Amino acid sequence: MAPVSTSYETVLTDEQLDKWMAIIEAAPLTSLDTETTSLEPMRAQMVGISLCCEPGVAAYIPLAHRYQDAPAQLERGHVLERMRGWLENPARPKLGQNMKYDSHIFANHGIRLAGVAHDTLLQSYVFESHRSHDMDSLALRHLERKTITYTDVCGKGASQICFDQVALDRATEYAAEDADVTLQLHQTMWPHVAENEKLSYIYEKIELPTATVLQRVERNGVLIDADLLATQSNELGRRMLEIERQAYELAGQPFNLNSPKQIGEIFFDKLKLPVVKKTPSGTPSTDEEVLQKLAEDYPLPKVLLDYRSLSKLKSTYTDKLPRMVNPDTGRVHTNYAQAVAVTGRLSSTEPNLQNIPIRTVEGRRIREAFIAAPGNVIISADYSQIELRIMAHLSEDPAMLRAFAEGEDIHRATAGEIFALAPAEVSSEQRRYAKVINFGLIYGMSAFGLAGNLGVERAAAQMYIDKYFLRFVGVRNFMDETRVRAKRDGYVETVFGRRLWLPEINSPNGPRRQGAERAAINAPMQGTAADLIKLSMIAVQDWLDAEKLTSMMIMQVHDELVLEVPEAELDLVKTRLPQLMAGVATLRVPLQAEVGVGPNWEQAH
DNA sequence: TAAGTCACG
DNA sequence: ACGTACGTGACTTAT
Repeated sequence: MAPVSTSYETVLTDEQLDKWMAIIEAAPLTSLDTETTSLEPMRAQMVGISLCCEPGVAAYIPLAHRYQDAPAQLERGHVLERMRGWLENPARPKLGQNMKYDSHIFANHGIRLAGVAHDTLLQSYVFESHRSHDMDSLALRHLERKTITYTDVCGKGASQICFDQVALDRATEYAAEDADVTLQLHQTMWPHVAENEKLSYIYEKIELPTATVLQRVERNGVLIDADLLATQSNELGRRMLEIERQAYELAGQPFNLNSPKQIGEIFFDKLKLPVVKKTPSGTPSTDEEVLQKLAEDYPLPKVLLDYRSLSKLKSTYTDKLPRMVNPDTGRVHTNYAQAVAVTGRLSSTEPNLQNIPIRTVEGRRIREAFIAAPGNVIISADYSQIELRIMAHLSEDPAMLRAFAEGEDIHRATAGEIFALAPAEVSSEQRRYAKVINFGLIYGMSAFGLAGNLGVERAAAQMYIDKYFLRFVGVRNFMDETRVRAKRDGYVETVFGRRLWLPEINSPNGPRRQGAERAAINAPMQGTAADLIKLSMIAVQDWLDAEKLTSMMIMQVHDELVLEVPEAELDLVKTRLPQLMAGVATLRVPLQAEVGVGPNWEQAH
């Protein structure tokens, strides 16, 4: 439902612009939105700006619409210079939906947007992280208003047009509405956040400042050694060809090694290999676990495993990353999504820099291509055992608290408790078991899952779990209480009060409910870790600015921050970075960050 | 567009 | 008896 009356104005003259400048200069809060040529934040050019200070009354300033017989528009440079003082003034409060994006667009035109007081994307995320946060959904949910969508205006697929081709009257209906709806969404959602002290803290002290830091991290980008990756691609390609040949020979025919369907036909129809497990759709699985199992008795699965690992490295990393280099900056600029992961974590896209290989020797080499510019080094600092420390804090389990307080190896200490040994007497096998158990605890494991991971019988796994909970009663109580809480409230909280909703926690569907219970166990730990590293990012960037250092934050990988640091600042950053990360909060256990330095990301680990 | 698979914390 | 460790994003094939 549209509001009773709207007044949307297309600004085409200096007189109109002057009038709107007077309005936004005086307004306590201005809703701001940009229309652009592309969704790539680092490349998009501004096509228009919309403004709204009062529900139903908005302006669209077209700046670069270029279609046949388009009306004359105010010149973009002229308008931006006219607005620069207001845009860059931190004391003039602005509001938007995903202002990190708009900040990039302004930066693309030399404007440093300041004074972002509110962001409806982040309000929605803090209020209900598990729901959708796009403006069309928010307008339907909170305003019962159906908005004009981008697809309505520009079409989709091959026939989609660029926004600069949209007629001014239609563009105004769409763009002015966006600014208008954003202001109304703020008026509806902000009270939901403001009425709760903890949610306000998450929104104001964590999410809003994090958005500003993220925009800078994204703009900084990371330098890639494209030649090195090309060399690796060539080598991977050669090896894949050889493996392919072997696979055809073993199969007795050529087939597409990338096709699970064709692999299934060869394995289970032609060669009659046993079906180890099935996919959710009921077809026999050929995933890594299955291939490992089959490789014990047959040669082809092993060959396929090798092929898969190389193929992954080549297509997703060594081939792709060089193509993601921005020609203007010579660097790779990821996009951090701040309102996607329900737990409070960030995610990274185009490219995803949070899943660069590390677990295999082969894969690690890709990190050698993440390099520092001449005269700089890469510094990486990661939180040590952050989620287990948070579990110790939340559960107040005496044995866990003591182990961390005394700086013990936590897996060794855990094994000592389970197997009733002094830490020094724990075997490497026992430590490995304890490590798997500790990970399982963070994920809300079952005896079945633990058995699968340890490669033991379910009864044996159950025995380890029983022993664990006998020695760590605090952890057992914490998990029981968490489940009870989740069922009673429908949500659980991080240490800082971020809410993680569990819509299926009381579902009559057993598997779904149990899934929600596991998520409830995991969420406070994963979510608190996310809170902590966001606070770290804010603290580190504040410190770099205050000290006027030229070191740049260039990546965040959940428990790790990566910086590119001039050699002159190396000693200072290397000392201070882990201190800042450890000092962002005082929990019942000490926080610890470990730092590494090198010419590339691999060697900084 | 969905399914399967696999990279990370 | 059921399904079975949390949270992500990208690539490839096949429909």
